[in-house]
Amino acid sequence: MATLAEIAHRAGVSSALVSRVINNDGTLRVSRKTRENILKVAHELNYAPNVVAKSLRSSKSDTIAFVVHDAANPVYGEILRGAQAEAERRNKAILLGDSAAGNVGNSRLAQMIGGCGVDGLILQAAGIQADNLIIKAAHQKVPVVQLQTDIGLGGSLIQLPDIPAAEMATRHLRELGHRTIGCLATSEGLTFTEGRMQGWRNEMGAAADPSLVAHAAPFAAEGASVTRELLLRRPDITGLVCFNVVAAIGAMRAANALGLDVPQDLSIVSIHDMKFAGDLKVPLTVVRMPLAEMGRVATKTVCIEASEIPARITIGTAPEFVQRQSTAVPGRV
Amino acid sequence: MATLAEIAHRAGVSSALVSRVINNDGTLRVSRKTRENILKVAHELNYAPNVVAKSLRSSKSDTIAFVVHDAANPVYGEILRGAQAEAERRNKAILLGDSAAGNVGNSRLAQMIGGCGVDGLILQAAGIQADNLIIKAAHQKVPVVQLQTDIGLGGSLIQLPDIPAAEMATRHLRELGHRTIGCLATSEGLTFTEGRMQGWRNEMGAAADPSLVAHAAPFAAEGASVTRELLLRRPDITGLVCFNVVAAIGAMRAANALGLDVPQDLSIVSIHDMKFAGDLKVPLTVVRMPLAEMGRVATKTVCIEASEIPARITIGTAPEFVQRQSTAVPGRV
DNA sequence: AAATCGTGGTAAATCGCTTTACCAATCTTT
DNA sequence: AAAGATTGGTAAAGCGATTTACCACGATTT
Repeated sequence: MATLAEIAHRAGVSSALVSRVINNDGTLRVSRKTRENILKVAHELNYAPNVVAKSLRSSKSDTIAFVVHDAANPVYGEILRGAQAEAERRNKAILLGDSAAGNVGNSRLAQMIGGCGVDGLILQAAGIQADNLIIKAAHQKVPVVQLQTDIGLGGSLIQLPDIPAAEMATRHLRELGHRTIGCLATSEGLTFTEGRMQGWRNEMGAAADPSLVAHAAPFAAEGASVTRELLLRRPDITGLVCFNVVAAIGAMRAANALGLDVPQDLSIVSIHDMKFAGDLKVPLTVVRMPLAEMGRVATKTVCIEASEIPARITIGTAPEFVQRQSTAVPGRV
Repeated sequence: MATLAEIAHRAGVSSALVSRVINNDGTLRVSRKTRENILKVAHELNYAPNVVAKSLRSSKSDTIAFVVHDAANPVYGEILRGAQAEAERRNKAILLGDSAAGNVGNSRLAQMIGGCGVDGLILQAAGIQADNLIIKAAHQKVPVVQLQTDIGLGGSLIQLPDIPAAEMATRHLRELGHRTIGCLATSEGLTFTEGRMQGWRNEMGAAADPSLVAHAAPFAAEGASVTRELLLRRPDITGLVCFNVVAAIGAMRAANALGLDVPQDLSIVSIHDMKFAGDLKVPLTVVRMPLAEMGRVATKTVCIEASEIPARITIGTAPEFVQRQSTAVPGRV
């Protein structure tokens, strides 16, 4: 591969000059002839600058790491799309990590995070162990943006409008006439779980009985088993608010397995929309969150000066209610 | 951040020695005391090697680029998972690119591909223009593995068992008694499209009428509109083989919109399984392809010596038939 | 006593690019 | 004609890690 030095040699000038011409150094005075010759030789040699050398020199890699704990979850996919789009705009590359896919801590990605290979880290951490090596690697070495939940890494925390979204979902069921409304929450202790539970409680008021709440990680199988237990424990539940759309699909499976019709016997509303949510057996009523925007904001935030990163950002865009067919007036009373 | 030189200084030795100790240079003779002291200082300073400097020196980045043309398609997600897992095993990082998300060619990713920033490129190219800059960037600069379709980049081409899969899907419908079987293919000219069409033809024999074939890019909306036209043109079709599961969902929408019941009036079988395919309005019968394995093989291939990359690999694992409820004996004749 | 050997290291070049400081000509000004 | 300004460049020092070649010194051998 062609290098600056090689171009310099062929053009009969110094490599410093080549560099300054190619990078359009404004302070440089150079004759038209020399400049054009340099550019011609560079073109002939099909020159492309060595990004590694540039990075070493400039101490920045124009790369940011995006780590999620389950890349297969469509919710994270949507966030990633937003992050990707913004990265494109800012001319950054995205290094992808899946913390569920094994020991991220020992991986090449961790080496890069700890070793000046990335300029920032966006972390969707639900499920990541706090003692994970990647976290140590990141600790104070690189600007960090945490999505949705704070695991104490410092850096910024970006949140969705969790409380309004859960309120919106719950209110919808109440307006339909439901009174005993279950809450299929995400894992306990996560920042967004707490926010959404707050929203559910806000709407439920005195009816917010803790026995109506169950926690499930965002997998269909777990959503199903947890919902099953919840419905067996509280057979009086007629409506269910799910904090994750994948878990909601599990909830539908569980309801069906128990012989319940959705929405006749059980209304289900979920937070987060998903592609094909409208093609499901029972098209799912959801509260859509501004996921792509969250991704965009995450990239934007991690790219600004580390010293100026705000401690906490809540995405301003309001959640959007999408009525489909998994909710209806309660059929059994 | 700590550097070798800093450790060397504090330990009172040369940085060469520090490097050799830390990297366990076998040819090095060093006293126990010195070695232990160096390691102690390195640990105290929380040393992590600068990956950029290492890359510059060694001319390898331990990073591979994975470019798909629509990261939102679950099919590609599955391939990515496999690629990711294998990358993890080999201690490589994955740089993600979405060629549909804009002009990849001008992006940072392209700079990295063209400028020694990645050790290899895995390209899922359906839809990428051949004149895209990323392709120029990659041209002869980096080992390339093309997935599923050959766009003439050189390098290796990895294929799925396309012919058997399409045969399997078509045969299933024929065994149910269908005779007029449509073919909702993917875009014309792509290597895997040709393979699957071959499979369909093999099973259809003399009944393989070209007017039974329609082409759609792998998006639900396009699958729907193309299917609509196909069904209007050939209302005698009772079974449909789809080459992509996302297009198949579109096909179901189109059938419903035309007042057709699936599978009563139209049986649909698709190539590629998908999460939640069983939760759809009509659970989709599919032929599952070894997608994750393809991803793994792609990573493996791109990591071996460029000179040894085989021109063509077909994944050996047989496709797997998954019976669900979108296919049945023909109801109308 | 001279030659040899093993021990425990070090100096310096290199990867490719950027950037600061500096400089030799040539041209203008007074 | 001497001083100053402008034009058109260059030399060299890094960025941080690796690696080859080499070396000083004490111990052993001849």
